[in-house]
Amino acid sequence: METNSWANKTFNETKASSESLLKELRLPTIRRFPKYLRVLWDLSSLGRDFVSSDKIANELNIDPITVRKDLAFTGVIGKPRIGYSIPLLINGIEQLIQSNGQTNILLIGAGNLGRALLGYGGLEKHGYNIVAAFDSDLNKVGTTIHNKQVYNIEQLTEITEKVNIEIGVLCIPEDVAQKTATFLVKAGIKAIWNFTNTELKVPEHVTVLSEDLASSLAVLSVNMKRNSNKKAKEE
Amino acid sequence: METNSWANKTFNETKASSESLLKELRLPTIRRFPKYLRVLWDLSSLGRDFVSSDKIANELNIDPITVRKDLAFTGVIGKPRIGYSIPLLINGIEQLIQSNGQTNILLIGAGNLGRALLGYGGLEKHGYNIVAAFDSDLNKVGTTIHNKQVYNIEQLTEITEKVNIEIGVLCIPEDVAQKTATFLVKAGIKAIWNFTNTELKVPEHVTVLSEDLASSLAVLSVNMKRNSNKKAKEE
DNA sequence: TATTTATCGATATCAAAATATCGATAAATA
DNA sequence: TATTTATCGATATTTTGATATCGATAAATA
Ligand SMILES: NC(=O)c1ccc[n+]([C@@H]2O[C@H](COP(=O)([O-])OP(=O)(O)OC[C@H]3O[C@@H](n4cnc5c(N)ncnc54)[C@H](O)[C@@H]3O)[C@@H](O)[C@H]2O)c1
Ligand SMILES: NC(=O)c1ccc[n+]([C@@H]2O[C@H](COP(=O)([O-])OP(=O)(O)OC[C@H]3O[C@@H](n4cnc5c(N)ncnc54)[C@H](O)[C@@H]3O)[C@@H](O)[C@H]2O)c1
Repeated sequence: METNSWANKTFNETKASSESLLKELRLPTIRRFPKYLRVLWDLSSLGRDFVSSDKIANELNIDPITVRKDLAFTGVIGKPRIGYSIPLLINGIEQLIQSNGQTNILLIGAGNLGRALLGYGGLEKHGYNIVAAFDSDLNKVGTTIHNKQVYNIEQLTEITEKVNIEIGVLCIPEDVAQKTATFLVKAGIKAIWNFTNTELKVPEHVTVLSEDLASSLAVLSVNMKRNSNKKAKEE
Repeated sequence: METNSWANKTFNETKASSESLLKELRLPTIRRFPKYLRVLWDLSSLGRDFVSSDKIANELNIDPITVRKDLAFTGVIGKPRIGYSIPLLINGIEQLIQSNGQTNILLIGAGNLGRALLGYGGLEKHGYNIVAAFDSDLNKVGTTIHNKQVYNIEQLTEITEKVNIEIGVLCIPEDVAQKTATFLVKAGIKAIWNFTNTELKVPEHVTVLSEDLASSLAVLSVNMKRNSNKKAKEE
């Protein structure tokens, strides 16, 4: 066995196995990666070069063991008493969770929610770029919202033919959700970020992720009840 | 042992133990409850009285065993070959996840996201009522957005003194998030629904739930990558 | 230079969640 | 009325995720 077990993996080895690492990644880990990134960005902008798992864990209120296990997927080797190289971690995480550099998005439905997302800077920071918006309402077509052009939904394929689009965001009424999803699939979109409360039926090669604010509120409600029960018992 | 093991629990027994049931509820189960509700509401509006776990599972693309286990928490007893009573299930789930009938919410920050939430009907359906909005921008104060009045943040306690408010929604810039959260806690709010990417520090008796769109996008990205890897291998 | 200590990472344990198995049952059907 | 069958719910198994333990190590300190 190797005597120096600490740094016996080369950078190339870890890169080579990136596909299998991707397979091993678990959902909770993936969810935490953007949180790590935000902490790392902050520290980096403060001029720091290294960070310990304890520091990250404290910032995010999670267990340092969890942090170390998650970070292991990046292939970055931490140093005792020093921690991890911040730039390497940032790079490693971005490699794992980003499709490739910048991801192009089309937004369908420039209504209440759509407008909010068009104005949300948080997506760009993480490498997502909303290329354009689409709406069926002719009053909206031709206008600009937060510097993004609103097109007629019929013009969508014109754009997907020119620009490589990966994700379509559905911010439209429920009753047209399935129809529109099918249309997006035909236009060659690879993934759908679904804000409607419809269970979409799409071919296997298309990835769907649905948001559900009601689920969040349910969790909040139950936690709140538990908290007040606890409080009541203490008194 | 009882011979008729099928319906040997009375309604009152299940009600009496509701507090301990609450304790046993797991997060994934809570998350699924609103989804069950939507399916049940739909079926109910179609005039149906009973539904099987298989039917619900199919609608939501989950396992029927999971559905049965989740529904067991409501105390509703299903009948072989018939399924569960839809009205009883609706009632049972609502009992478990709602604080008490209607939950009052205050929204802080009537910007892009705040406006969208003010116009979102989905919350009311699930028993949540946004009572009013608050903003520091005097141009917004005094206006009405989606029939909700926008107040100056300083007027917040006036309202919390009159109406029982349980939840505050934070849709404000990050740099004022902690300050505002602390203010909400002082005003007696029990829970914070946090849309900023700040880890809030609040007293133990206050419940926080944070949304993170970047986490969702990370999951979407990774799933998309996996899907295309899979596709590539098949070819 | 020797010792101390913060930190990592491997391995082990514990807890939670998903999935499988199967007998019980009551409605439907023969 | 007897048989078949859809469905439930209890229990068991497997998988996943969180947490604990601890030796290895290299920087800091004595
Ligand atoms: N508003 C929120 O905060 C919020 C939050 C979570 C989820 N949602 C969900 O997002 C969806 C949109 O909500 P909203 O509040 O923005 O509604 P909205 O009515 O304000 O916006 C819907 C937009 O979609 C457009 N549209 C309708 N049919 C279309 C079609 N076939 N093709 C393209 N565009 C079309 C409309 O013209 C409109 O501009 C809904 O399904 C809602 O449940 C909204
Ligand atoms: N826009 C989105 O789709 C979106 C999505 C997810 C999360 N978020 C987060 O939600 C928050 C708000 O985003 P936004 O896009 O709506 O920003 P925004 O700038 O459009 O809105 C912020 C609003 O908060 C008000 N405000 C500022 N300081 C305040 C204070 N001290 N008290 C009360 N009100 C105050 C501002 O006047 C403004 O109206 C941000 O933290 C953002 O990261 C936004």
